Amino acid sequence: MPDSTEQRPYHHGNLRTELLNAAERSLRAHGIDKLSLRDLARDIGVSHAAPRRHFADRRALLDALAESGFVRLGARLRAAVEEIEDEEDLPARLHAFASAYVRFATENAALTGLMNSSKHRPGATAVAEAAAAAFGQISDLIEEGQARGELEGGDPEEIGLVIYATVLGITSMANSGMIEPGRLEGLVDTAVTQFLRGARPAEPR
Amino acid sequence: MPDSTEQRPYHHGNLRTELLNAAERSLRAHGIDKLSLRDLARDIGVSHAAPRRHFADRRALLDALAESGFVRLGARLRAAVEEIEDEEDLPARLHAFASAYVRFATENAALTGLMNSSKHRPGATAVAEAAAAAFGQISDLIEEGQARGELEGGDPEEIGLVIYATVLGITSMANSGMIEPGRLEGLVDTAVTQFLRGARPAEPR
DNA sequence: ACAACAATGTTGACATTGACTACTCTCGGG
DNA sequence: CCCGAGAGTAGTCAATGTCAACATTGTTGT
Repeated sequence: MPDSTEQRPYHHGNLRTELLNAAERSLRAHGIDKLSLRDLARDIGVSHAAPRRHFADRRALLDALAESGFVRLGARLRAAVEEIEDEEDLPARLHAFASAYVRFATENAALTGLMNSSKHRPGATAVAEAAAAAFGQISDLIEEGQARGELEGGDPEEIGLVIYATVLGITSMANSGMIEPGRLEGLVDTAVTQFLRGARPAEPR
Repeated sequence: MPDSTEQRPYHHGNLRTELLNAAERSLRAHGIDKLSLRDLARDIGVSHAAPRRHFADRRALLDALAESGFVRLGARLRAAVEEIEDEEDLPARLHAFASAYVRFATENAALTGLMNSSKHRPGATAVAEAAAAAFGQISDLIEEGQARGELEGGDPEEIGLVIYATVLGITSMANSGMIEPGRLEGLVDTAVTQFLRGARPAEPR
């Protein structure tokens, strides 16, 4: 409750961070088109032009938001995979990866939409890099599986891409309302199972 | 080149259709955030408030655009599948389906983005229905395959959903610049092949 | 034929927004 | 100590979506 006598210091201190926080709240609450720079400034209690010192552009703010999203997503994915104790249990790890992605994407629907829709424009390499780092993990999983002979050969990145795309598509459909949230778990299960069946070496003997 | 003396009739005649056309051109040329109702009105040569008679809302215009997109996509998919003469050649038909989707989605990147991002809000069932009709075709394919014993059992809709999601994800990644267009074909191939391998009956003998 | 009436366009207005410029304030290093 | 750069402020502008009041046209019942 900001008292009228309370005088806030002229310099906010860490406006940039707080802008990002407020932006994410607004994103979650009202969706992306209602996210307004002036609104954020009002929420925080600074002048309407203050954000400009930290983000040249509305787009720049959104890009930063997307980048931070990818970083956090990457961390969540990594954590989920490593939570499976048995390093050799590829199915479990794959499943954990996919589940973690779906959870993140549904819990942060609007943010995920932003992340996937922000093309990396010339110069905005940061977003692309963060994205690559997040999904690159799955290539490693594939590679390990191939090394142990559990998976058929083939370009690990290509196969990883396909898996990633599947999970991406599932959440995209869920977030756009084409499928009900209740079906998500089953769908992920089907997708992972299906993939593993298709990727197993030809003649198990 | 509208002559100043040329008097256009007070009533445009089919403004709604022309608005949709202009909107799609603008979408393709400048992306979705730069699509402005006033701009469209200017392009067509009508007053800035005229569009309101046909679309209550900017969002309504976009929804109509998305719906029309789904209808056309559905037609393209159907045509692509039926172009494969042999009705029993499931792999070919699946591949045709996926390829057609990818082509449409890359040729109409912005429109596809719009189509996938527009949640069906309460009352806007038209978009959802058009979408369902478009992707529903794949369930039929699966069902036929299962009936002929070429595919393992399982809920056809669920499996169709997974395939659709994969293709959706691939194009989404392509359109957001995460993967280069040149890799698209290979990726689709990998995805379809992988799926078919995973879906084949357990013991081929 | 013609008078209502609905549909479609037009004009003018308003609040909101992103962006720009010119200005102040504050703090830390020479 | 001072002074310059970083950070915030106030004011302005053009553009936009939305709305209301009005004008014009097409249609329909009698």
